Amino acid sequence: MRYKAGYKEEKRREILKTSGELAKKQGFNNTGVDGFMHAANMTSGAFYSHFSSKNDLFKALIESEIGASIQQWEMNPHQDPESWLDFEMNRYLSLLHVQHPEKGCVLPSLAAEVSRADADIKQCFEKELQRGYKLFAQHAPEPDFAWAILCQMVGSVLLARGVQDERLKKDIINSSLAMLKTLLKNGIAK
Amino acid sequence: MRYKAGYKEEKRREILKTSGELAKKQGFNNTGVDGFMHAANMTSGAFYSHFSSKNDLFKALIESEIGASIQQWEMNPHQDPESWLDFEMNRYLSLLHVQHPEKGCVLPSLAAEVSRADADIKQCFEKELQRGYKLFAQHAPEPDFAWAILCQMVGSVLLARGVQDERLKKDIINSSLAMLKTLLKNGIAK
DNA sequence: GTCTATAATTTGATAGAC
DNA sequence: GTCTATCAAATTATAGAC
Repeated sequence: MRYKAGYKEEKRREILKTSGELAKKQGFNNTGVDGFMHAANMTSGAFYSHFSSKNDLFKALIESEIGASIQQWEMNPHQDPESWLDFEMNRYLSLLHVQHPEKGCVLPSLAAEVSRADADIKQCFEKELQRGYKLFAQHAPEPDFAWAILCQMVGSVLLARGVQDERLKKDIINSSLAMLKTLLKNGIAK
Repeated sequence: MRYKAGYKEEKRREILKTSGELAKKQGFNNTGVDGFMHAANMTSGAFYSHFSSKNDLFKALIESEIGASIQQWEMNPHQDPESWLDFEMNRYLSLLHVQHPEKGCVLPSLAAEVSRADADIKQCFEKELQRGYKLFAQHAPEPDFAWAILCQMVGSVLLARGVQDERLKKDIINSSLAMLKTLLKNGIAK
């Protein structure tokens, strides 16, 4: 055997990482197998020894990318729910996140493509998204609004990325930040 | 002249309408010129007598689609801000909207593709989006949160479309509806 | 104004050498 | 496991007939 054990797994993770960045930046469907492999310093022929099809890569990408977001959320240093959420909101609703899709959350970038993908991929997306939701429901001060808060963050980054003016990008994310903070400060008296 | 005056403009609007539905349903980049023209009962050769390029169609599509959403918002029958917003939230955050992207708002469907498009298209998107924002800022009870409310609605439909389970789709949009209504009921005491 | 035909690329995927 | 070479299909766009 000319390659070490574990080499293939390592290479696969490498492809997933560079492909994830590329897909978030320029879209999954807009990027060819050639493009993904080029980003991993390989040629397209080698692709199919790691994935059975381009669709297979998409599924693996959704899984690993949402997994990466969840890992970040799990490393949130704060204990009390208020501070925990405040930390995540500020990280997510930032100009840095808006301007660097390749390093950010997969949801604003690829959720629309997931909604058009086959049942297998949507299933995978749903499973991983539920994991993320549970983390928010456990740590956020108001579990009933965990989905709403996630939606708010995702939608804000999505729209802010679509506009050109930097001032407007800031206005959009700051409006969302202000609304979420107002909601939480008021104690969410239903 | 074998064709009536105004025939071309009419045909162009027809192409925009069917192309808009198709693009919202299956993505703009995923659809070929052939596909768009087939939906309008024409062949791809005729496309270029209406648009200079596929990119030109995208720009026209963004303009007409956001314009169509704004028209809907302008036809909201309610006068007082509270009822006006309540009406729009219920329309937007509905299972019907989640399940029929081809008939719905363009933002959850195509905003990610806009964020990857050229400056010309983003400019057009920004201009139209600002018009929509102003309508919300004028009619919604809290202008400072107009962007936040738009982001909330867009993000909710986006994520709800990505998951498979209908119960979960409902949970997502209902969480957002509940959060927005709580916020407004509490008088938005900042 | 729309058609058919076609040019030039790009795409997802396979085969075989090393 | 990765490479080069290659294929069949699909893509954007143009040309010329009606």
